[in-house]
Amino acid sequence: MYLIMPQFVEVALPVPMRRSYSYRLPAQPSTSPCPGKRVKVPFGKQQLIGLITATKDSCELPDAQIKEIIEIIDDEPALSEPLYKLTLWAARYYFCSQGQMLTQALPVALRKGADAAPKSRTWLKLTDKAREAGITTLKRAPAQQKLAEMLWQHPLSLDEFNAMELSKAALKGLEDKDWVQREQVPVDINLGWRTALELGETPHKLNKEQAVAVAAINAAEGYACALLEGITGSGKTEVYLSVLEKILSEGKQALILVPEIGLTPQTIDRFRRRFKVEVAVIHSNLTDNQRLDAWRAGRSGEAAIIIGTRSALFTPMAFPGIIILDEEHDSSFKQQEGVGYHARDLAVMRGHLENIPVVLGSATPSLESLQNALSGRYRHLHLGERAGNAKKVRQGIIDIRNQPLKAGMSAALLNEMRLHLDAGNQVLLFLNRRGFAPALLCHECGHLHECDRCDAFFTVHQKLGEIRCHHCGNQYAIPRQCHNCGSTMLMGQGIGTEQLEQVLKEEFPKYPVVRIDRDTTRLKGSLENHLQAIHRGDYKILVGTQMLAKGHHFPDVTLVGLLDVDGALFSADFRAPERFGQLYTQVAGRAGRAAKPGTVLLQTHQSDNPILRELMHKGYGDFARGQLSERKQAALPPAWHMVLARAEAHRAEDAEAFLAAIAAMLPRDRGFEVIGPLPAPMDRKAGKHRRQLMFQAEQRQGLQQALEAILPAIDLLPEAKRCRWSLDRDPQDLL
DNA sequence: AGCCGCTTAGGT
DNA sequence: CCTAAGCGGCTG
Repeated sequence: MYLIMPQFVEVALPVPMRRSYSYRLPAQPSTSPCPGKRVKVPFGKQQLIGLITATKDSCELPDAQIKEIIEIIDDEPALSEPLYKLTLWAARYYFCSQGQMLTQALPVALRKGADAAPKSRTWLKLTDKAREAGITTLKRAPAQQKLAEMLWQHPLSLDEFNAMELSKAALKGLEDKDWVQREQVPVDINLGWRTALELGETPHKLNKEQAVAVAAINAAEGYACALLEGITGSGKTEVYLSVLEKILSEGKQALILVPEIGLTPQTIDRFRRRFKVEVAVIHSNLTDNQRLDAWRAGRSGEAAIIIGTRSALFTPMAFPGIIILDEEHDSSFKQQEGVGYHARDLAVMRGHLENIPVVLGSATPSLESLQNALSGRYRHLHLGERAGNAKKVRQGIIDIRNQPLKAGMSAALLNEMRLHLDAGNQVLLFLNRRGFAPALLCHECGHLHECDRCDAFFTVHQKLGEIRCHHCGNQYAIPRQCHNCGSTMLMGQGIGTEQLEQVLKEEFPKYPVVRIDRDTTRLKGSLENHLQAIHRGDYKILVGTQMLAKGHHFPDVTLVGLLDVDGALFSADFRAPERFGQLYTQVAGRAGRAAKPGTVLLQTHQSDNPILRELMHKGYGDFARGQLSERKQAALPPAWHMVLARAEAHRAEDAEAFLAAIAAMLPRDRGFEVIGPLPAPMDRKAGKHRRQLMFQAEQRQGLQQALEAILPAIDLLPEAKRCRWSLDRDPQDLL
C-alpha cells in the first residue's frame, strides 16, 4: 500500500511569466502542502516566496530539472478559500500571472515571509530594577527615557513597538542594563464584540428612504449586490451604520472600502463613535508592520470593522458579513500601475465567493454600476431627500465667448463672488491646472517651451522659480531667454491655480485666499490642516483642483465656480463626459448645505453644449442614463468590453510593430472591434514613444476567450522584447 | 521581475 | 587594458 502523499507541488511565483513552476516536496514536509500555503523556493539564483496552487504525484519534467522546495511556511493557508479563488479569478480576468495577483493580495510583510498567525506575541515589560531606579535617571538618554515612560504606564507588544517606529537602539540600551525584559505571551484573540455588541452612541432616526434601503440590504441572504444611489447629504453613511449594526450584532465582520481621498480621520471616527469595536484601518501610509497587524486583525476576527482604500479589498475576514464600497464611481478604485485591477469589480466577485451582501454607494454612480442596477443584476436603492432643510442649488452658465477675462474669471463671476463674500460666505473656485501658467510663451517669436522628454509643455511654477513637466518630473529654473530666439520677453500662457490665487489676493484684499492642490498639500497632514482652517472660517476664498471636489463638505460655501469647463468636456477619453458629470454634481453638492442657498456657476465657450444642458436641467441621474445609451450606440463600455494593449519603446516602430503583431492575431468578426495601433494621446512621455491598441468585444466571454487564445503567442513575439508592454482590462484612462 | 553573462562604448 | 552600462536569455 502506498501513502497518499503527493511528491510535487505547483507554485505560483511573483514573476510576470504567466505560468506556474513545479517543485519536489521534501521527504518529510513539516506540514501538509495545501493550495494557498506559502512556500520558499529556489528560483534561478534567488529564493522566492510563492503560493502552492496544486499538488501532484508525478511530474512530466526530467527529474534533474526539478528543485526541491526549501520550506512550507504556513501551517494554515495564508489565503482563505474565497480569497484564493478570487485571486485566481482575477489573474485570469486581468491577464496577469497567478503569482502576481496572489502577491497583490498579501501584505508586503507576508510576501517576505512573516508569520501569518503568530501563536505567541512578545511583550516588552519594565523590570522591577527599572521601577526602583526611576525614569528620571535617564535624563541623558531621551530616547530611552521616552520608551521607559511608555512602558511605565503599560507593557508594549513588540509589534506595537515596531509600528510606532521608536528607536531600536533605545530598546537595546534598556535591555542591556536589564531595565526591560521580553516576555512571550500566547496570543489571546478577543472576540467579545461578537457576543455583546456595544454601541457608543444612539443611532439617528432613519427617514423613510433610508429605512427602505436598510431593510432591502438587510433582507439579503447570502450574496446580493445593491447600488445605493443617494445624492450628497442624503445620509448614505447613516444607512451604512444601520446595516453595520445588524451585521456586527450577528457576530459578522464588515469590510468598508473608500477612495484614497475619502479616508479621513472624520470618516473613521464616525464608525468608531457608533460601535465599541476594534476598527482596523488600512491606507497607503502604513508601514509594512502596521499593514500586517491590520491584516491579522481581520483574519483572526478581532477587528469587527475593516476600513481601507483599494488594497484593503484583500483583507481576510474570519466571519465575513458584508462589503461596502463607498463613492463607488471613484477612479482611485482602479489600480493604475502593475496589475490594473478594479476594487469595485473584485468586491462584487468577493461578495459572490464569500456569499455575503455587497453595497455600492454613490451620489453619482459609474455607468458600469448603473447599467447593472437598471438591468436588475443589482438592487437599485435611492436616497433623494436632502438632510436638513437645505434649499436646492441654483445653477448658471456664464458664456465667456468674447468676454474679457481676469485670470480666467469673467466679470459676471467676479461680481457674484463679491456678493457672496460681502454677505459673509465662502466661495469655492475650481481650476484643474496647478502651477502658475500651463505654458511658457515667448512674446517675440511665439515659441512655447516644451519638455524634452514628453510631448507636453512645461508648466510655470513662479514661487518655485521653475518650469516643470507634469508628466515626467522634468524641472528647470525658469529660463531668462527664449530657447528658440534668445528674447527675454517670456510670459506665462494660460492660468493655473497659483496665478489664480495671486490675482484673487489682489482683487479681494479683504478676503483671505487658500489654495488646495498637489503643490500645497504635498506635506503629510497639510491637507487636513488646510481643511480645518477652512472650516474655522480662516479663509473666505478657496481655490483648488479636483482634490477639493472629493468628499469634503464646506457648510459656509455658498458659491462654487468652475473656471474652465471646456477643457474637461473636450477630451480624447470617452469617459470625459461621465467624469465631468460626476465632478459637477459632487461640486454642486458642496454648495448650499446647512440652510444656506447655494449657487454653482460654470464658465464655458460652449454654453449650448448638449451635455452641459442635459446635466444642468435633468440632473446626474437622467444625464447618466443618456450617456449609457450613447455608449451602447457607440459600442463602448460598459455596453461592450474593452482591453487596451499599451506598448512603449525608445523607437516608435518597435512599439508599433509589437501591437500590429497582436492586432493581426485578434478576431475581427461581428461582435469584435480592433482599433489601432495608434499613438497614445501623449505620444512621447519620459523619452519613450507610446502606442496603444484597443480591442473591444460585445460579449465579455468572447473577449476573454479571444485574448486567452493568443496570450501565449503574445509572450513569444520577438517584438515583445523590444518594448515594455501591458494589457489593461476595463481601462479607466485612455491617456 | 531579478540576475547573470555577454557585448560594447568609453576612460586612463 | 580595464570598467561601466545595455541587451538578451533564463528561471522548475
